Amino acid sequence: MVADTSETTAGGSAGAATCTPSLTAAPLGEAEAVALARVLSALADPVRLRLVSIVSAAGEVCSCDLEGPLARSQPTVSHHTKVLAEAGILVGEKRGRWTWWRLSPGCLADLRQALGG
Amino acid sequence: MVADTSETTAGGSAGAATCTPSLTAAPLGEAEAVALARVLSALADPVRLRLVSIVSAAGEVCSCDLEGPLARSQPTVSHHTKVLAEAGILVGEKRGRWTWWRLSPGCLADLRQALGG
DNA sequence: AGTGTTCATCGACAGCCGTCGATCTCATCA
DNA sequence: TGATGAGATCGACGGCTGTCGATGAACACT
Repeated sequence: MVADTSETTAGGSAGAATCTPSLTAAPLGEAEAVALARVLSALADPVRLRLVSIVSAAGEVCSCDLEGPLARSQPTVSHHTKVLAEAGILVGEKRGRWTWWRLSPGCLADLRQALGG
Repeated sequence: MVADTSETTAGGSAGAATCTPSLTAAPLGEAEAVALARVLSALADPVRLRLVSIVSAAGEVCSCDLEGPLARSQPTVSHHTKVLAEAGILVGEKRGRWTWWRLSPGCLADLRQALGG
């Protein structure tokens, strides 16, 4: 139901989550904390961390090339890519029959900054 | 059952978790992913994020001064500080009747580096 | 000793999350 | 048009997690 031409990014509200709140500066408002927690939750899973590292190392990865290295079923891999995309960490692009995933540019940098960079 | 003189840090195995694995470099081994996920899970909660930001801003905070700002019961606050301490993010020191919490030095920096810094 | 305070632990409950098999959608190719 | 194949969705199950009230342990002060 995401219904777009080809870009499968953030569902619509989590993309700008990592923009500017700093953990170590001010006491951090409740809304900012919820937004930051959403992104961190997406990364707080061993399978998704390895997924992100694989995508990061390869630059671009097809979904079908993730099941093997992650040792997870196709529905599970699809679930994890969806979670990461909704958190604004991954960007998916459908090319023909395959979906290619790459890192959302600047997202990890924003996250590092939010963590007190 | 932590049973030590006064330092309530990592339970014993999570402290060195954030040391050197880089998300964006190599494909990230399974053990490293589990260790990183453990730290991220500790931070992936709005209440704990606000807790950390409060401690960070104040430098040092007593447990009893957290219930109010966090709007959580005393057992819940105690639970969260324990989770953060076991993840190596907070360090607790008992002084008299109070427990004072401060950030584990270098922990957030290590985390930022693990995230591709 | 007795009392009050600070914090940790326990037990319970509701809700969320990772996982997979089965199924559905849709693009490609014969 | 029909067959094939990639990937998204559904439904279910077990396990983990945030929360709180009640209780317990340790300390300070009288």
